[in-house]
Amino acid sequence: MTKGKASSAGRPQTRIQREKRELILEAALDVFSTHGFRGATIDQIAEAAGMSKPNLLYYFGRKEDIHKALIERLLDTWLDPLRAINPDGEPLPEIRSYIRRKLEMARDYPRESRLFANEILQGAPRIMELLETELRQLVDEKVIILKRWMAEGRLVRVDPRHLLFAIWATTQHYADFDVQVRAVLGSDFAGEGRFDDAARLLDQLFLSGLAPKNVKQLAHSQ
Amino acid sequence: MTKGKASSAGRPQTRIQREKRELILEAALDVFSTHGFRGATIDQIAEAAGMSKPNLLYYFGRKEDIHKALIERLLDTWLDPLRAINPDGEPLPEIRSYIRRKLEMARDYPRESRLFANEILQGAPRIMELLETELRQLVDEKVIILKRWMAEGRLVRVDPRHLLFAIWATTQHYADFDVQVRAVLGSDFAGEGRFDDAARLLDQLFLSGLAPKNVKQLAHSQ
DNA sequence: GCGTTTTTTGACCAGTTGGAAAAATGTTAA
DNA sequence: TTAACATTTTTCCAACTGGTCAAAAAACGC
Repeated sequence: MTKGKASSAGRPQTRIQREKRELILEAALDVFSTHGFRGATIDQIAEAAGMSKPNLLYYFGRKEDIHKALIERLLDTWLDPLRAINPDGEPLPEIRSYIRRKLEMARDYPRESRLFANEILQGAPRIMELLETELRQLVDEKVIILKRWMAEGRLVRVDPRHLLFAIWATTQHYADFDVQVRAVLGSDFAGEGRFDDAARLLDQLFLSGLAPKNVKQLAHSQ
Repeated sequence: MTKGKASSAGRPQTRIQREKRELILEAALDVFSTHGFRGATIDQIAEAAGMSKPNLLYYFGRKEDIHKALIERLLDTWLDPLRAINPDGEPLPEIRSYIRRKLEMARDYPRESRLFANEILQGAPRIMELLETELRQLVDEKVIILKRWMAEGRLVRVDPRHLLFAIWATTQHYADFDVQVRAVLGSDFAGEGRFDDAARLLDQLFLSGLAPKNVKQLAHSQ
């Protein structure tokens, strides 16, 4: 019994299994994030991972299993910044650091961002359910906090969900549309400075866009 | 000579050629925009266009030709809203209507937006050059205008290029990440109302984020 | 060191894919 | 009407794809 395959099922996982599976996921992230699910081939991933296709398939029975493993891990860390919004904090600093964290993720994990973007673009066939449950639930939760802040007059009244969309869009843009950003900024501007510039702009945009007009916020530091 | 193929080369184009090529492009837009270039198959496109694969290949010799034709046409209309920014207009209203137009394009031409997003995500292998010339040039042009407005104190000082990124990101998000937006808003909210809500939020965000602080819009004459 | 289990490999397969060739059918202008 | 041209269909193919399988090679527990 237990077909022996080094897959998810109960078996304890050997050292090699852990290492090789990690290696494969790393390689697959590269490939899936730039070609999408259908556009990526097992051969490509295997080559990127430095092993033969059958060997790769020994660890992940099907192409879809690799993708699923990646997406599941991704979504978890991807939502961490949103989870970290503190209901008891000050609205503007909380939003400010949320934007910061999202921007850092775009800078430090662009492949994950693109993997996600690819999946969504293609209609999210493999994660629709997660979006409708986990994501939506978390958003609903945070929306309550945002609404409270607005009711308390500590945040200007805006549609909280669309506010989140705007934050997601602007920050992830620097990962997903990286080549366009680079093309527009020009190769001379190619350093990582664009993330600092982006942070500055987004601060101005969101913080002065969200500060209540009557109550002058402390805001601007640095 | 002139291998006879109904391709781009000089030949005058018959009625059927015009119609069929249009039909193919329409079908291909559907397929490419949801599967990306590699993920789309000629068979799929042919079926969507209601013809056989060899018949389709009579009109477009290679898969890439279809894609190229789509992208080229797209990029042109895609940049129209940016072109329409009037150097002699009032800064805030100009930006406001730019955002409006971009949002309308996301609403009315989501497939085009996704086609573009797909291409960029995958590293823009087929349009990199256009980005570095046409797009960059147009952006540079508009950046000059924005900078002048800022120098005149009619617009708050921000990085103009990143401002454009923010506008692109937030508006296109509603086309590219449509399924996520729907999932978060819930199916009950499924009408087109989300675009109005988005427009409201983006107005608040960008307009109060960009209005100069000292010079109150209407009140004082300068 | 040795038997068992895990890992890797090489050969293979059936289905799909992009595309070519040629024959068959339509269309049209003189 | 008919010859010239445009369009469509049929047939085919070579390369690639996801995936299997049995046997060889390592690694491991003792």
